[in-house]
Amino acid sequence: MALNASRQIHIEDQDVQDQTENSSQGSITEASQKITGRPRSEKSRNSIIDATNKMLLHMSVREVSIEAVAKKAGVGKTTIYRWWPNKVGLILDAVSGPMSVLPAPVEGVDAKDSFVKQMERFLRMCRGRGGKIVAELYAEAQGDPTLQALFFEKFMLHHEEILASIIQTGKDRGDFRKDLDTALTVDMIYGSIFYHLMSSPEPLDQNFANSLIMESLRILK
Amino acid sequence: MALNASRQIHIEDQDVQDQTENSSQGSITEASQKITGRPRSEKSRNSIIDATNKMLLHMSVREVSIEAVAKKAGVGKTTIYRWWPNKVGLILDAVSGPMSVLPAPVEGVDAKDSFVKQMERFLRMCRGRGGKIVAELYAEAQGDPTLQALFFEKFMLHHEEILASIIQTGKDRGDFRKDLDTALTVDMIYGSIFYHLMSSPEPLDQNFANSLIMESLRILK
Amino acid sequence: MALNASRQIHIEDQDVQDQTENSSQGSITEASQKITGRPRSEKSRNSIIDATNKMLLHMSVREVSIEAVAKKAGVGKTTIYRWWPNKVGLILDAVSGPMSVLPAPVEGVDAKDSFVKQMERFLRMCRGRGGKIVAELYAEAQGDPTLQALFFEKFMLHHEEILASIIQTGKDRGDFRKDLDTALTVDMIYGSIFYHLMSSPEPLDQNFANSLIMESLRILK
Amino acid sequence: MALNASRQIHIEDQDVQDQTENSSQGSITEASQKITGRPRSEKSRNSIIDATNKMLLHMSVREVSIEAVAKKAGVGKTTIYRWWPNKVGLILDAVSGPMSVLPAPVEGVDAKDSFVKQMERFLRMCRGRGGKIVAELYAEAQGDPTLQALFFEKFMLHHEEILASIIQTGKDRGDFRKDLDTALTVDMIYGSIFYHLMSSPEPLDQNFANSLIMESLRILK
DNA sequence: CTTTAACCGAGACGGTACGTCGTGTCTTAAC
DNA sequence: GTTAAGACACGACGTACCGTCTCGGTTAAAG
Repeated sequence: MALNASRQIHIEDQDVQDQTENSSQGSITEASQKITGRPRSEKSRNSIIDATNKMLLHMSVREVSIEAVAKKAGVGKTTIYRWWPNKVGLILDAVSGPMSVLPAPVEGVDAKDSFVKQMERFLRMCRGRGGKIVAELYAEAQGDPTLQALFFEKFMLHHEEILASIIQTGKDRGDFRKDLDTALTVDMIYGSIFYHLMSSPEPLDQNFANSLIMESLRILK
Repeated sequence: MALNASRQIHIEDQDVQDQTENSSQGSITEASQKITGRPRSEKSRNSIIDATNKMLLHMSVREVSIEAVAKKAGVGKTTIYRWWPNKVGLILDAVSGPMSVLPAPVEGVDAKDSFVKQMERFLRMCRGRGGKIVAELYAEAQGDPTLQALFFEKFMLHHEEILASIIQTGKDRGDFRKDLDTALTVDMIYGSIFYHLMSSPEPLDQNFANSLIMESLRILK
Repeated sequence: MALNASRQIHIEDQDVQDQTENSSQGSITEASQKITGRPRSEKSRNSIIDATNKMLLHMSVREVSIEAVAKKAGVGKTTIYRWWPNKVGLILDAVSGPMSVLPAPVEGVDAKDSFVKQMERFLRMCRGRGGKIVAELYAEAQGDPTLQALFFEKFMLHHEEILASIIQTGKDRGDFRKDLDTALTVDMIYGSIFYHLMSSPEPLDQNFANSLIMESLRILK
Repeated sequence: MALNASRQIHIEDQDVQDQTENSSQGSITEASQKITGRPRSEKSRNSIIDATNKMLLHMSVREVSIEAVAKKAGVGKTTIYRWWPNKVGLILDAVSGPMSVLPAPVEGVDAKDSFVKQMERFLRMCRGRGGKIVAELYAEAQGDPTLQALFFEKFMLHHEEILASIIQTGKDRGDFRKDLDTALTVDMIYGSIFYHLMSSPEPLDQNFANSLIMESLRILK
């Protein structure tokens, strides 16, 4: 599992507000946060997010520009920069809605079943345009450690945790091999998906998805 | 193995001359190519490559610019664009020298030994600044299929082939599991390395390298 | 004298409250104006004016911004815009206090004496930072006829009237030349002062002031 | 005359090339100036100057923006910033062509005649849109000493010199008063013109021009 | 020894996007 | 109804690189 100390640096230091529950305004992190001034316009936020998502449908992350988003959303550039640190930060937010990225843990009859369910959920998310966007986003986040961390936090952390927990449970129950390195196995599974996504201009095919699940099960047992 | 048809598109379509043998002049693509005019300046080529490598030591791939390389190398921008298609193409060339990227197949006493040797060689290459640069390059190549293919061709193809061949041999000889999906296993191994490199600002640690080799062997068996 | 019809357009059309008596509250334009709601905060007004004047001490009119004034004064931008039309309007008000711009006519033993007294008063005002500010304000008011008129009204009108009246009296009494074009003479005198102020980054020097008075007297004779 | 030491700071330090002879490329200030690289595009320069002048016909100096000029001229913003330090520098160049600002000294039968001819020439230049532009430019140059100096250098210096020389000659020959302060007289004349231009939204009228010449002659005699 | 043709350095060109600043307007809750 | 706070749409700023182009000037093989 790629999660390590260096990546857990304080994401909240960003001036991206806490949006863990996918709510637009974020939790009342500090209850005593005296609010003054004109409140943030929910309309603006929505049109920005919408414009971003619409643009991502027919152009790459690289090609999307803050300027174009602002224009399309009928919004001042300043308004975008007020709430997001940069393009990647914005797209991260924009796509985390439609891709419902922080799901509840899956429920399966046994570890093996849970594992397959979780894999299928993640792979479904990565099919088609969605997978390409995530991969491009991942790539775009390189070079800025803060964005790297933000991407991981928003897109991978929860998935990794769920998968790790499933594998651990399987090991405990005797469904999976006891000598398995849980963290590394998680890395190998998600790693192979991104490696595939990033190595080809084609979207993820069903074929790969099936092979991956089957091979993984063989490895785990 | 992420190699698939769509990625094998004609790399030579690029106006990058053939440099597969790592020679600077390569060419002679067409033996009957009447050559006249001033020959390419070896001095310029070297200073460009040197400048690029020096810049990569203390800045990210993203931060390097053709303009800065030209200035530092004391060379016209035109000269760079004449020989390389763009920044990624240039850096690809620049780092493939120091990283001796197209090695001969490893020789081991048995499949297991060969596998470990090959893994160690690749992981050594990915240690320190080198690994980060490769990962950044990989990321930077996203969005342009041609560059994606070029990166794969230059950096991964041969490594994948070697590893695949080792695994196949191991399967044939009975050293490794017969039901192993060779291509997928290769993907999982290299995928986990890139996933690790790209998920953390830290360079690859020895710890991860050791774990990966050990876990891989367990999987292969 | 530059005063002409086009410049006398209704200054009161501005939503700057009447401040001709230099009182801060002025108003009571209509005695029977039923006043309700929170009264204007004198404290705010003062801190705005103070902040403006303090900023003008170490930066040019151009560099002062409403935003910065609001921040420095601890006041909402709205409050400034409610009472002044824009930056020039504000600074006009701010500096007309310290520069006591609407003085009583001077009293001299004869026309010549009055003239010298009036000139000295005006030139003293233009010495040092003050003169530069007035010139910058004058410059800043260009392009917006309303501001041009406002500047003239606040800064020049009364001075022009006084000087014109002195010259006229001198002509009537035979102290000055009868064929003098009063208006033009006033223009030439004030014009030369502004020309000087605007042509050099240096403040007005005593030397120029003395020469101007002497030369003017020679012309009037 | 407002010319003083502080204003003579090295205008050539600007990266505005020498254009004293109104030629586009400037004199070969340093004959040994090794020229390399692509030469400046005369076509671009012309379209920039043209676009600027066209825009000034129907909008104020304040309203003209580098961005709009670039667009209208079909030119990159960079190209403008490469050759002119800012908007005022550009407009200064643009209007100094059409206004033929650095004329040969006038030739008159006597000092008085020369004086009238020179005044008429300057006043003709200031009539209509031209005068307003010069005044706005003068105003816009306030706040940046370098621009102040540049404006003076480009627009006033030569005119001041010519007028001063005429007056001096007149004094020498006994046509004008011997006790006249030449520099101050020049200031008063040009000052009154700018004062007039800047105090009213109207262009300079013939009436004022006539009065000024007549009154000036009275003063000089 | 000249021609020819591709090379080279320098750097200007048209563009695109950046991230920042200031404008004048607006929308809250608090007073 | 005013106030402080501050979000908003807008427009311009000046900068950084992109990849292309156009110069004058090499450099060597071919004629």
